[in-house]
Amino acid sequence: MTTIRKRRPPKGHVTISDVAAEAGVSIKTVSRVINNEPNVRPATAERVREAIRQLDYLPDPSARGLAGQLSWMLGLIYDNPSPNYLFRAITGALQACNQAGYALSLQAPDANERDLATMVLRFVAQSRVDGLLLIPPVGDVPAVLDALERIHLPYVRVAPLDERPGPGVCIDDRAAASRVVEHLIELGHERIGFVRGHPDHGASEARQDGYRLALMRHRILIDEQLEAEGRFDFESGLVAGQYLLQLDTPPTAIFAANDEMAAGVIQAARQLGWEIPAQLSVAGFDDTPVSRSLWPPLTTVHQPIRHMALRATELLIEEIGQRHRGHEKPPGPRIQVFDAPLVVRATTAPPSSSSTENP
Amino acid sequence: MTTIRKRRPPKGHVTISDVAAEAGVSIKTVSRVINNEPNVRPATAERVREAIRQLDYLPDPSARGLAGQLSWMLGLIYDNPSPNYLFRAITGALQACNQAGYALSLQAPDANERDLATMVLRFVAQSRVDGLLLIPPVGDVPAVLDALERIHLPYVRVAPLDERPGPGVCIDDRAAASRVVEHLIELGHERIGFVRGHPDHGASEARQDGYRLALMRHRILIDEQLEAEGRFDFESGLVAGQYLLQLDTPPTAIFAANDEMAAGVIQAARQLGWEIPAQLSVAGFDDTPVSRSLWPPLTTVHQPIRHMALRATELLIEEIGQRHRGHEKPPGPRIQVFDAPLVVRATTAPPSSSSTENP
DNA sequence: CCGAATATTGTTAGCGCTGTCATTTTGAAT
DNA sequence: ATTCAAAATGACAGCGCTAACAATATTCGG
Repeated sequence: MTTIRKRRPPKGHVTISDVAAEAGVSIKTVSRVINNEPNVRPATAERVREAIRQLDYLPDPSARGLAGQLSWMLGLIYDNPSPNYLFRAITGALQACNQAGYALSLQAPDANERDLATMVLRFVAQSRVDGLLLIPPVGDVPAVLDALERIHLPYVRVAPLDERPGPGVCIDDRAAASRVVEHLIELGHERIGFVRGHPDHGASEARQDGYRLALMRHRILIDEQLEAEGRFDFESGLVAGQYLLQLDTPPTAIFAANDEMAAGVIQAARQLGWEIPAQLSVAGFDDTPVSRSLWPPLTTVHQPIRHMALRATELLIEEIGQRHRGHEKPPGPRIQVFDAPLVVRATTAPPSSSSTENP
Repeated sequence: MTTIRKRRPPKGHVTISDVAAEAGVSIKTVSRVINNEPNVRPATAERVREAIRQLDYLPDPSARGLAGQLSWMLGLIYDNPSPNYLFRAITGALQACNQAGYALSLQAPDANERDLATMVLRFVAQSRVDGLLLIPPVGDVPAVLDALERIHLPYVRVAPLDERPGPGVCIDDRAAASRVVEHLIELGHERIGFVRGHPDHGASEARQDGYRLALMRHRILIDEQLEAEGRFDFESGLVAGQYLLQLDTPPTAIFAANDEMAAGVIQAARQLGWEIPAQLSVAGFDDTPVSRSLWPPLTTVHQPIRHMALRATELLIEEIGQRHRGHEKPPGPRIQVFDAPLVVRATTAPPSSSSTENP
């Protein structure tokens, strides 16, 4: 036995040397075991693991970060998401992080932050994260992506909207939106209104495409009058609803590009005295808790955001591992597409027989 | 000039030596400037700061963490909050962190986590945070608090409910709840129902106290039949509402201990055909976005959660600073109480003259 | 059973910073 | 000027870990 117990018995906190002493190996071997490096005899590894358990050892991330190149810390960047979206994303990300021994650090631009890319760069430099999770719409800002590629930092995008290569997770917004509209058409609706999302969110466009596509497939003429502006919030849904319902020939159904706006539409309808779903069907998108706090409960599309974020985090960790091991360009784009099922609740029904028409 | 430029000109990243060389001082002096230590000549400090600006230097938190005792990282621990609550808390915390150059790391117990205190301890050991922000109801778990005190880690509680010393921020739940009930009484209500919050959240009790206190102050008899169980979620609000409205003599107003449950009560009322606020007044607590997505918009109490979290974070950073400088026990309990104003919207109105009574 | 190839383990030098303590400089009082 | 405490600055040893390389053990072909 060549190892010498040079350190005091584990006092304030246990270090790698304590473990090495306990297991009767060198600190490097302990390090190997911690990092799952090859070429450790199984018996040795087990002895080390036992010592780790015995001493309740946890490696110091600062020391690891300083010595190696990994900080064991991931960053999650968001900007103006809905609280629910963020919450679910964080929950998923955290789950994956815990699994892999990573910590999760958050960052969001200040309200008065001018340049997102600069902020991201500063955050990365300051916190030394190993990779970034980009929550929409941050993942759709080319300047940010370019900056990250320039400094060579792995990132994964949640719900990206362009075709840029690189790992990401998403749902097929277009297909899901089509499904909603087809559901309405099957119920017998022909005049179907649409409330667009925020123009900066790429999802807005995809959902609008889906809306139009479904109409076209069923030979229903697209009427731009029936497509109202929106910004993904309750207010704008309210305004859009008021606009649509006061058209000369109002729609019998309205599909809002997210739940918040659908809630706004419902409120508009109620203010104008429309019965839902008897006189107007409404559908949303996202399946946020709002959709169940509404009356009647909202027909919507469920986005598995937690799962998506979890998978995104796993992809990110994989990517970090690969880069760390020197494999520069990992195989292909690696986009994972998730199912986004339609959830039919109580705001959609066949149109009333009496043709509703405003004076 | 004794300093020697021994390092390559700032390449991959700038270190303290680069700054020292640029400013023509020793690295220790740069360190002093970074850490606002005393005994640096203003002119020298300025020269160093200029070099820092020039080279765009940011200290490496890993190295700082390893060498010093501070990791420049705060932890935020939550468990089952409402997404909105968490969102606002994070926003506030992040703002304070950015101000002070701290990073924010999140942690939440897994769904199947048995022992919160153990989890917290593990998190702390693993991430080496300098202090913890405890989001309710985590700050009300004595085991967690005890554990943190044992390992001597600073923490600040947001909305704590007991009288334990130590820094925290809170609102006066009881007074705010009283204000709601008094508002209802002023409108002319006498039979006022209450939906309790989750029994584990201490706020539940405080709000119930406030409810009862207001009644007592106005010589209204407390009727335990009018106090329904709840768990702070929509479901339980729905059930509670159904229960209350189907009493032989139902209340003319219902105060739910948070907005989600108020939404549930409103849905229950609607299912049973009650008009709001004509036949039933409803009030909530928290002023979450839900309260504005409801129709009619909800009368509620606004909790300045973002501000509270911001202030809590500042307190935490202060505390960390003081401990670091050796002042063991900082002055007093340092609890900051925030105003929680009543927001009267459209779900409260005078009771209808016709006494509503179920068959 | 020998030597080379391979698998396993150990040694040592930092990573970038802060703490400690030594050294130099400054400035006010002789 | 001279003295000397106080202020300002610097030298240097780690913090706990990993990377690179060195050293040793093990295995295998003949």
